[in-house]
Amino acid sequence: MRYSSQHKARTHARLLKKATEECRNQGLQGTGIAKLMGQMGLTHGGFYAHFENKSDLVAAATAKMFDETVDHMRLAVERAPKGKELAAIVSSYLSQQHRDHPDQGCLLPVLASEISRQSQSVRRAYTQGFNEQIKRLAAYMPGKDTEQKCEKARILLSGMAGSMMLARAVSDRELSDKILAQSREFYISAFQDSSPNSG
Amino acid sequence: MRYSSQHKARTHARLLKKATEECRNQGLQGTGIAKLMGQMGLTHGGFYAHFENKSDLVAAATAKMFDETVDHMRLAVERAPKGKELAAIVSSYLSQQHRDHPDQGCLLPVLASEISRQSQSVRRAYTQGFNEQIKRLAAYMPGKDTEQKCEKARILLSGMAGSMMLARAVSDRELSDKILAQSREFYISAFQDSSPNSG
DNA sequence: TGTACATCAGTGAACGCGCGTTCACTGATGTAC
DNA sequence: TGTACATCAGTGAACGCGCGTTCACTGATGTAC
Repeated sequence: MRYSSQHKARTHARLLKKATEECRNQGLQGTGIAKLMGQMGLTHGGFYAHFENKSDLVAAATAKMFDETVDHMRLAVERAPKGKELAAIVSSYLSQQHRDHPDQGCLLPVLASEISRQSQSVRRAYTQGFNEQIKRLAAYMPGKDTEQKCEKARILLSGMAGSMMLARAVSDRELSDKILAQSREFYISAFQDSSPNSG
Repeated sequence: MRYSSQHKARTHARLLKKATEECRNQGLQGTGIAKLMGQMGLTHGGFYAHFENKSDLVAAATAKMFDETVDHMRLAVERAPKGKELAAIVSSYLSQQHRDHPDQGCLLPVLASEISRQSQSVRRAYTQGFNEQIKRLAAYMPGKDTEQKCEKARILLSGMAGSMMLARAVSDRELSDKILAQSREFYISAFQDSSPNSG
């Protein structure tokens, strides 16, 4: 049948959104096209009206997931009192909310070695998204120039990703909570702005 | 045919060893029984003389991988000058050698969300191995009691795992080297023993 | 306004493929006599 | 020492299943006249 002019764009957007959730819940390999379409009330064949193939979808989903993480970071910053932006980012990243909802969270603690087995286009989207996230995070890091801020941003982000990964992996809820709380405290105090040019 | 009395045990050990390498290279889902057996010059059917099923193999491989990491840690400590044990552990973990040989390295930067989709027995092996690794690492951490040392060990290990994950993920070799070097420096100085009871 | 036709998102059967698992079988060698 | 039999690690065809992908088809609606 023929649908309204915006119909395809809407379905495309819904599909991409579902894919980002599914990728973060099940991994890239664990995300299946038939299941994805089924969850939308469609059949698998229709998928190829929206994406060239699975890799095309995964690349688009990867880019979107990084965008969402950057948005979350921006939101945390906007809600934070002046001078507490970095602490707000760390607290929001290492929150129970983030741990319990990987489908809406950062991509980094979800993929590990899986990314190295993906197509060039997916890896490109990953690298670009990661660099973008670092650039945004760097704005709130101490340091005397952009490069130094970026270095620290990379250490912080990779550290938080590792902590989140573990907080999600351990089955003991209490231990998981402790990992989050102690990491929060550690990273906030480790990256507090103690440089002379901070006002 | 009938083999010598040690034959089965040797094959079992070879299979387990190959499995640990394959799991770290390809992930748990990406490790296939037929491929594994093929690499040993055997056919897939024979697998079930050695393990009940794939999950049984993965659980055994998980335990072994953690053991190996603990061994690596011990080796790094033995080679280190007195008082430099922690620095040696960090340097060895965040080395190019470790980055370039995931098949012989720590399990943590390899699995991420994948572990949560595994069977109870695999998750149990994972949790146990992780706790063991933390306990060993804690011996070299500053802190006034075991619990405090363990807390710091968890933060350090998860941070290093995150850094390694990223160093492996980025395609730019120079950036990867920088991530390793800067993380090394950061974690060594962050966890240097500055407590009064350090002698 | 009414009719004929074009469009194209979505359908669902079919494809080849690799997966984990099962099972009847093999055959060199250990063991019993 | 020689013979008959038991053992059991490994073989390979077969199983059901889910995967990504293809493709002839559908049919409500937009468009042309």
